[in-house]
Amino acid sequence: MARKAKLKSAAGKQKRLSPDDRRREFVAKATEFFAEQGFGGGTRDLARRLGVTQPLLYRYFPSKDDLIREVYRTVYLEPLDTGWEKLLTDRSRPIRERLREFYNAYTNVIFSRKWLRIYLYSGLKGLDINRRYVAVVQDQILMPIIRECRHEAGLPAQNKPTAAELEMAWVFHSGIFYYGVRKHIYGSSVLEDKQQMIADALDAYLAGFERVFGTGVAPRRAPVKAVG
Amino acid sequence: MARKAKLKSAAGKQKRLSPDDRRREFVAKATEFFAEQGFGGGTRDLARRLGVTQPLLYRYFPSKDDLIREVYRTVYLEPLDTGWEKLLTDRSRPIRERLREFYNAYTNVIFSRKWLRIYLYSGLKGLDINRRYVAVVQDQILMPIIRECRHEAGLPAQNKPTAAELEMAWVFHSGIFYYGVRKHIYGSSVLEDKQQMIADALDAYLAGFERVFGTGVAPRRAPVKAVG
DNA sequence: ATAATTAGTGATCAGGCGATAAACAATCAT
DNA sequence: ATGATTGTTTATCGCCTGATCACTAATTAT
Repeated sequence: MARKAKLKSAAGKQKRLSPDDRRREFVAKATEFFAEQGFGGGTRDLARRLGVTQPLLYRYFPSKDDLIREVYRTVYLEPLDTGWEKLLTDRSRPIRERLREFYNAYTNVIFSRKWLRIYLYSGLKGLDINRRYVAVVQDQILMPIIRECRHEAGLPAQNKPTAAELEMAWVFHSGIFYYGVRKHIYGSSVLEDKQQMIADALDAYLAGFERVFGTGVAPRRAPVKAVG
Repeated sequence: MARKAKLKSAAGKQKRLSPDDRRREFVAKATEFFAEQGFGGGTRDLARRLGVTQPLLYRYFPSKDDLIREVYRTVYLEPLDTGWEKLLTDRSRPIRERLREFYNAYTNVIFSRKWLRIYLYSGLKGLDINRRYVAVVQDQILMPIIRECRHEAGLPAQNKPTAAELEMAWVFHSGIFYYGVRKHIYGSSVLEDKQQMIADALDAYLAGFERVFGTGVAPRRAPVKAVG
């Protein structure tokens, strides 16, 4: 219903937005609201923030849960289809440069109080959408990275990375991710220069990959003695 | 009031626990409850879980908030006074071994669904206790680690690590931390062998520290070009 | 045994919650 | 201009929440 965008009163002072735009506006502000308050935040407070009365929300969304679902949808899907895999696998450029550029771009998208809080809340709820996002990160980011690292290290190409390779990529990725959490959620004072943080973390990861999985004669994987 | 432990009916079937023990039992079960439900969980549900009626909670705790505070207190303080700093700075043992042992012990404490969820919830609330915990991690764990790494790399000892050193330690630490989050909260399938994950992450960190901050003639800190 | 004290319960209150229905206001089609 | 349609508000419902009070049951002290 009401699908076509009505170009009415394009120049006049618009008191009313088009229904779709209004809806989008509600979702956007609801996202900010729930990011701060958590999804336990009340519909009355949300409506006050929107400058409308509470029952109006129920003309645009059948229930609070539906509104919340829409918030998830937009927050999660917005930043996802950006063709990052291509950037990562462009072997005409050095791997360090590709990875730096990727993580700078990626963190530009997810390092916001809003995004990170919604993400953490949904994770604590155990939502499917969160699991799916984690799977996307693993398949479209970490696995390509590992493939490139194997290539770089002169290791034979394999479709499936080993569990240990995957884990090390996760630790690296999570370390960068948590920089955002510390900055935007905990309010910690972090290294101001995000690019340097990424570059250093990357150097450690690449050095670690080489040392742990690489072909060099130098100390490969050190034996893991049971300690403690 | 009622401070002295009453050794009554030591052998008999005890229907009632001592007040202090009962209180502790309440806090313990409330911790599990809030860890799952979040702190929005209702006092009635909690009471049902405890096998008592809801008003009884208010005999032991003035308000729900007080109970929650006590939950935080026990969860945060329990694992903290374990003299980890000494373990980290014992230079009679190789640094790899010390760090492995430390992180195995540390993760044994914090890698539980209960602890991690309470931690994340309190972080989202922006609670002071969370900030204090972060400060403790930085002062009593990361800074000693950096000091040891500087020593190991033959760098001059400094009281204060640089911001970049600190950041790299945080990224490494957070990466390990997030292994627990992925396993116990997201329910992801992680590398089963926690010790190997720690050992590999450690190798990467140590290699990265050497490469980025070390004294070697080999490529030190690569220049960070602005990308993207 | 009896009185005093403590532990626990049932009933209930005021307030906030999500959601609904009916009335009013603004816009659109004709 | 008029009627239909859509957007918004006022008033309200039933339910659940944290918290309180008066009361009963169990324990302790004398």
